[in-house]
Amino acid sequence: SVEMPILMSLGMADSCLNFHAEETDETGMSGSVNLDDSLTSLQWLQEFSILNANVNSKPSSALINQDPHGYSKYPGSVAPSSPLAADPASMVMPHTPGKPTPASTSRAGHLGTAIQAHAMEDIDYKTNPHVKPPYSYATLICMAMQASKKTKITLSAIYKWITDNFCYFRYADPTWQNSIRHNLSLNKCFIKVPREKDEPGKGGFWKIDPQYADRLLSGAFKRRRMPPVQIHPALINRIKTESNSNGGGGGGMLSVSTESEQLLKEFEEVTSDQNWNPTDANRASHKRKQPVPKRMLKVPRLSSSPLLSQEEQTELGSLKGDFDWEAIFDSTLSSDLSAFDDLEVTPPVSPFSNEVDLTVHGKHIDPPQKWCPVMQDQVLTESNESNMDFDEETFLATAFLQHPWEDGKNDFLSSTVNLDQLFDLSDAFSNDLNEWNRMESFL
DNA sequence: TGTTGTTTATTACCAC
DNA sequence: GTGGTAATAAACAACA
Repeated sequence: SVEMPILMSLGMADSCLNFHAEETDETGMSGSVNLDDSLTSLQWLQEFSILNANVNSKPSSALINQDPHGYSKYPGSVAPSSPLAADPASMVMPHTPGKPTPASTSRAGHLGTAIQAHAMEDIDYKTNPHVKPPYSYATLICMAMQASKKTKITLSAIYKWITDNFCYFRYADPTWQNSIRHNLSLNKCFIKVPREKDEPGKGGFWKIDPQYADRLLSGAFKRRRMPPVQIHPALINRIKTESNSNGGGGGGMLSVSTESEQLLKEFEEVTSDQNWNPTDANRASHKRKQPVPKRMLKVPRLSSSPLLSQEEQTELGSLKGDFDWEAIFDSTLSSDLSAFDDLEVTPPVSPFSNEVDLTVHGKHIDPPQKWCPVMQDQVLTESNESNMDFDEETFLATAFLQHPWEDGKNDFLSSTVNLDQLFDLSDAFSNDLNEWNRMESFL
C-alpha cells in the first residue's frame, strides 16, 4: 500500500518542482498564473544552489543584488524556473528544439561544466524551448497526474500539462508523444482506465497503479540520465547576446549572470583556437547520434485543443501546474490525500515525526529547541507577502537543494531532513548573515 | 483521418 | 561485459 512516506516523498518532490498553479474557474478555463507569488518562486533557490554548489562561494553578490525572488531577471516572464535546473545533473542539454535529442559531450571539460552550471542556473523550463527537461517520461507523466489532482487523467491532458509546463515539448518534434504513449503502455506503474460507455471523448484515462505507486513515486522525479553536455559556441554567443540585450534575462531564454558571462568568456578563450566540430565532440564519448531537428518552429499547441471534450477542457484547466507550495503543504501537512484517494493510502499518523534526525549534507544537526509553528500558514501560502529574510532563504536552499535529487536520495523517504526542522533552524539563523556563513561552512 | 494504444526493436547510459 | 533502465523509432490496430 501507499503510505504516507510516499506521499511525503511526492509532496516534497512537488515542492521542488515549483510549478505554479493557475486558477481554474467554473468554466474550466485557466486563469492567470500567479506571477506575484513570490513565495512559490524558487528561482532564487536554484540560483543560490548553483552559486553555492559550483562556485563554492558565499551567497554571491550577484544573487544578493538581485531580486531574491528572481523575477527581476524575467521581465514579462510568467513562469518561474524549475528548481531542478539547479541540479548539476540536470544540466543544460542545449540543442535546437526539435526532435528530442541527447547531447554530446563538451570538450571544455571542467570549465565547460562550470559554464554549463552557470548557464543553466536560470533555466526556466516553462518558457525555455531550448533545454529539454531532465525528467524521464514516466516522471513527466507522474507529474502530470499529480498535478491533475484527479485519480485519472487523459492522454491529451498529459500532453497538455507537459507542453504547458515544459516549453521544450511545445516546439519539439511530436515523437515525444509517442514516447509518452509508449511509456504509458509499457510502464506497469500506469493503469489504463477505460472510459465509461456513456462518457464522450477519445481514449481512456490513465492513473498510477497503487501497486507500483511507491516505487514510482519514490523513484519519480528522479532526473533522467543525461549525457554530458556540450554548449555550442553559437549558443554561448546567443546567450551572451541575449543577456546583454535583455539586461540579464527574460523571454524564456537562457540568461546568465555576470559571473556566468565571465566564465563563458573564459570558455571561449580556451576553445577559440579550435574549430568547433560537433562530430568530433560526438565521437569523443558519445555514441548517441545528434538527430537533426525535423521542425524548428512548430506551431505551439494551443492550450485549448479542439480535440478535447468539455470535460477534458475542464480537466486541462486544472492541470495548469499544481506544483505550488500551497498544494504541497495541503497534501503534506494537511494530509490531503485527495490526489490519491483511490490509491489505498494509509493515512499518516503524523506528517512529521517528532523524532529528530536532522541530517543535512551528511552532517547531523541537533534538533532545534522549538518548532516553527505551522509554516504552511506563515511561510508558504500564495497570499503571503514573502518577507522571508534572505538568510532564511539561503539556508533553506542549501538544506533543500544541496543534493536535491541525487540518485538514491531523491525520495525524501530516505532523507532525514525534516522541513519543520529546517524552517525552524532557518528561523534561528535569520537576520544574521554571519550565522549563514557559519552554517555554510558547517555544511 | 487523426488520435490512441500496443508491441517490437534498437541504441545508449549506468551500475555492478 | 552484463543486466537494468530509458529513449527513440516504427509498425500496426482500434476507435471516434
